[in-house]
Amino acid sequence: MLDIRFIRENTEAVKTAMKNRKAEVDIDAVIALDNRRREIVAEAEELKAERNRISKNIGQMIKEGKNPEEVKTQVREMGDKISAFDEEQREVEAKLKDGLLYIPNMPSATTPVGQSEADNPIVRSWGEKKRFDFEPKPHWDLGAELGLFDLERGAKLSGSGFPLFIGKGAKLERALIQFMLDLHTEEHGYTEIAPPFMCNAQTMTGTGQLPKFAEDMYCVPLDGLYPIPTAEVPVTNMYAQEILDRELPILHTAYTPCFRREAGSAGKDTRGLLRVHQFDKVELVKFTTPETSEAEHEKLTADAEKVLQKLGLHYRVIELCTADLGFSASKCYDIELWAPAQDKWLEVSSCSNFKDYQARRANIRYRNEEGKPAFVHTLNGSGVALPRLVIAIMENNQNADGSIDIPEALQPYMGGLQKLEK
RNA sequence: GGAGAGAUGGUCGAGUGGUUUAAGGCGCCGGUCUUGAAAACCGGAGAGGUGCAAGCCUCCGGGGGUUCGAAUCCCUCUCUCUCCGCCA
Repeated sequence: MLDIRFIRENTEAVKTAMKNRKAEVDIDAVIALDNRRREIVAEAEELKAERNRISKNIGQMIKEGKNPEEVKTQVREMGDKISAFDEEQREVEAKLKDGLLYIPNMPSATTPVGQSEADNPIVRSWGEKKRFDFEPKPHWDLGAELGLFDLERGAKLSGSGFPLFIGKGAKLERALIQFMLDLHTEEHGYTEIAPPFMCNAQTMTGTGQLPKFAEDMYCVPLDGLYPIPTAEVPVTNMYAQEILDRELPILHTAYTPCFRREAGSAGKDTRGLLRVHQFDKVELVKFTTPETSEAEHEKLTADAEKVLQKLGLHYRVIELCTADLGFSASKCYDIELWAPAQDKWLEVSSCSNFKDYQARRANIRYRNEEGKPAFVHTLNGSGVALPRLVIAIMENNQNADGSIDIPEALQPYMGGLQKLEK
């Protein structure tokens, strides 16, 4: 959420930012609501101050044995006026809040302005494309042949997009999760969190999933709960409504399954594990001061990259331009893995700096150097998401005989196994 | 699922309709004293909104009601704790 005062004082900058984002929001309508709100507040407060004064006098009159009935009637009439103001104030504030919840974050000053994802600049790349002296097979063929997963049976249980892993395939999931959690906790200084996998509407609003993106999520209406689309949701909101007394930055990592309806992407990347409704992910979340968030964003991205370097996978980092930036993000790097059989780059991580946008929605504060409460900056990134990581490992490490080499760093987590084979 | 108890500031905790302008303790910050510290003593300090400011308004778990006036009385919801039942 943007600060209404910021919008009021920087109206043209906000409008330009929204245009660069290609976001259709009515900034003038929000400002008009704010103006009305302030008018109401001024009038209502004047009345309330007078009522408080007179009510005190009534107590005094009773003590002195005077009859207060005439004054009571007068104050009762004031009370009716105040009630009317209060009611209108509630209505206007609800509309204003709702309007603000639909306005995306301001892109950072360094975010490139662009028209589409084609304008996302490549920041850097690591490793190089592997050469094959045979035609590399797609992961869905390899997985079926080696018995690592059974997508048909997953679909039987839940529908397409709910993968079912078997044997060494299931163990590979578990090994990758543990490998990444160990890396981030032992070498990068994150504290591991095991959060709830379902959250309520308020929590979903705090990080920006609600109200605008309700159709992207699953929902359990009977209990008002949503299966989380990412660990970002519970881990960021764990400090909602709090003033943090702790030293910043706070670094958390969490493994969770993620549930996404993928509405609007029907028919796109449907084969194999490319785009699924349920997947595993290890997430990185940071809470920082405004002074350090940009540096922490670079470090967080590097922490995610480290996973891929240790696994020896060719990747590149791109920066999202204004047109492609996520709703709540101010600045974002995507990390993409090369998948040879797809002949494509696959996104495995989005590392975002949200500045104080989520903190304002979720009301997460710290005490600044003056001891005054101020909003923290929140950041997060996948460290990393599993399905496409598994795709890259399978397709890059395949051999002519259909076996797959397990990356050295992962072997201890696979009980010393070096190869996936029949 | 049933029965009961509770929710007050950073924390503990007092407060049954009008000097509550939320006492007091602990913790925190500043000062005096001290070589320095501790102790003692003195002082300071909540959050949000509005306003150029002085100030004013709101906030005692959330919401609603009674009243001239609510932390206090009534209704309702949420959460926590205790006991019982069921259960991996």
